Amino acid sequence: MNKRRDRVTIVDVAAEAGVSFGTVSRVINNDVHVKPQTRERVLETMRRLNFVANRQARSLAGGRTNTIGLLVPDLGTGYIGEIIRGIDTELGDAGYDLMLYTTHRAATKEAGYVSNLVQGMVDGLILVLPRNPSDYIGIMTQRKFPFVLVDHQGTGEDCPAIGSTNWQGAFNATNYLVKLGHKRIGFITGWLDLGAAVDRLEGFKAALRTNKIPLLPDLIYEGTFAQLDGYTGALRFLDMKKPPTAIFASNDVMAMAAMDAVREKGLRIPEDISIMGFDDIPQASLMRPSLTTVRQPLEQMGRIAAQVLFDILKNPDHKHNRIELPTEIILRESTATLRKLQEEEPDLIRFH
Amino acid sequence: MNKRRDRVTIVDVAAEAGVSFGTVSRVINNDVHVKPQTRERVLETMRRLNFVANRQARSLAGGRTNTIGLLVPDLGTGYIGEIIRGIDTELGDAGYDLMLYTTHRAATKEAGYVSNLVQGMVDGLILVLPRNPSDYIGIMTQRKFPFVLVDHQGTGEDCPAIGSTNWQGAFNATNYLVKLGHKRIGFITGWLDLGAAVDRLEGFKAALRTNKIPLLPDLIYEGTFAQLDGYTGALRFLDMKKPPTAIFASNDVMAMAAMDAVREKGLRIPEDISIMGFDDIPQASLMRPSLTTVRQPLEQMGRIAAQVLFDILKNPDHKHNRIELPTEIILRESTATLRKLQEEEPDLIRFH
DNA sequence: TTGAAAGCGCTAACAG
DNA sequence: CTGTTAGCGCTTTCAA
Repeated sequence: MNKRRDRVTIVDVAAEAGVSFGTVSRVINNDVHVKPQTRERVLETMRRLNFVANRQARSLAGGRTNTIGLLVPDLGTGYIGEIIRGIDTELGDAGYDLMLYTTHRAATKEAGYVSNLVQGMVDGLILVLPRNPSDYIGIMTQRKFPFVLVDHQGTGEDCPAIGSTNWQGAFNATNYLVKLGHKRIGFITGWLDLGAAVDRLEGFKAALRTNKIPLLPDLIYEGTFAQLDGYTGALRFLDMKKPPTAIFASNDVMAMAAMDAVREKGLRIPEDISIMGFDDIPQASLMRPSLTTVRQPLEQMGRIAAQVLFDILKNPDHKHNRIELPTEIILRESTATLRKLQEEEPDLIRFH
Repeated sequence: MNKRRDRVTIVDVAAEAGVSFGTVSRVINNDVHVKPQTRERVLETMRRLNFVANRQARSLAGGRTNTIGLLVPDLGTGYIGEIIRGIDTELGDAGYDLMLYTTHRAATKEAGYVSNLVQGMVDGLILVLPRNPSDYIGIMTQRKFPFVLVDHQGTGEDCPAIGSTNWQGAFNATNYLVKLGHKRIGFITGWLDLGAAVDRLEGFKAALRTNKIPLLPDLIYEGTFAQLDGYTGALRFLDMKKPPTAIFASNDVMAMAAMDAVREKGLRIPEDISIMGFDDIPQASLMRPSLTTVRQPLEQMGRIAAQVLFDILKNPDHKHNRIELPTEIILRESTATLRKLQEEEPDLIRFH
């Protein structure tokens, strides 16, 4: 590797600036114990020599890496992309670099992955939608390693996390559907291992209760947030003798798939059946009819996650709990007032 | 740092296995000079002790960082996400880490950014859709720094790059529209500073020529790949006395926006007007009507970019040129055969 | 086939 | 305020 040849190290800088390399190290780390004049001279030399501190060496020696790790399940839906955008913005402003890891990539040794990172590769970790966070959380809390969870509903542990008001969002959305006149609402759940999915389901149920609408088990389809579930779930509903007049999916991806199913059955949205999503991913506004949905402030969640991490970095002993950002219903074209006919003669509509 | 306490190192493994730590290192690196029996014993010990090699130490000692940098303009459209997915897969398999940089983040000092990375932060760089690559390419080629461009049509320089057959894709797509009977086709270009955009335009023109269809300047709208351009461009076309019967947008995002414009005018897709996109981003198949488009193998482009980078890393002197992956037309619902009526009485259709 | 020794570039005490 | 001295955990010669 001839790289070694032309790489400038703190030793080079020290020699050039006429100081010991220890002093150079201090300058790099913004140590106060450096005469301003000396510091300036060193900085100037670094600039002139085009010096860049070696990451691995720094972390090996036990210092800061100025890098934070981001663990995401994948980059598929744009959902994650929004969150990353927020994180990225904050990190950039703060002068941190971003190391991206998709857990998909190391599915088997996920935990080992984390423990590796925890060993100094990065200064902190942001875990987006962690699948089985209890594995990590143990290690990290124990080692007092800075981390923040994004969009994960605590499994009981009490740790820094950013989420949104899933329960309230689902509650409000359901209420809205009821106000439109819908009484038979089919609900497609997310992956119930995730707290967020459970909360959405509970919000839905609570709203029915509040409105004194009976909860029919047949009108709840258990999905996993995956596209196919939206499709299958919707078909299940539509094949009932008395199908629902509205379908509320636990995320936009499933809602979109549900729309497909509805259309295949020859029904119109929203005239014959209303569709409600959750998340407000970028596509939601682009499709036709555009999707009425519960908006999670994804980008903002990312930003705040980063901010919280910075705060932990600064005050390790400060207590950080879960932060919930408000969700918001975004009215679009996929929902509409229930029509009388629709209520009474579902079959007529079915084959209009 | 009490981390030190419970960390397992090669020294620990060596002690446990009764060998020198040099031997353990050899095992880690799959060095042939280890007696199978010894290797097995060491491996067993590593497993038992839950040993994980320290990345930073390895790279510090080896002069490599085992990290590659990825520079992307943003994470907005899912377009980039697909490419990253491909890159990420390969990197993971090869044991590399991914450092993600969005140029948006440091718009002003883009070039400085790169030169920073080039100095040892990463072993190589993948630049996706670089905006003004000539700035970097100079530095990098000069320093013989490993890099690969993705989806950038050379600005004359001869360097490792992955792209797709933009010209051919546009040519074929146009031909297809012509075969459907369309003779008046509106074309919305991409940002013509990008070679890919130019190639698509040229492919379109060539197809018209081949089919002896006159090229009307009014039927070419100069866009920038941004959503709004699709909308504006389509409106421009639709307001003509004799509007086109098909619109071919240089990317899917613009095509989707064009669909909106078309619908706002009260026209149906594809009955009244056909829409063709380019890229095949994930959304293309999700919208209704689903979008007929020219597929770029984005994920594969990412994979190959990584592979090429690895090859450069291994054989720095090997010559690497641009690789073009084939595009492919994906037939969906947004295009259809031209109807006689549509051809002759555009106004009638306009207000059906 | 294995062991020993010399760093990789930097941080973090510890002296002065 | 600054220099010196140990390592951090591993790869790589160089001997044996």
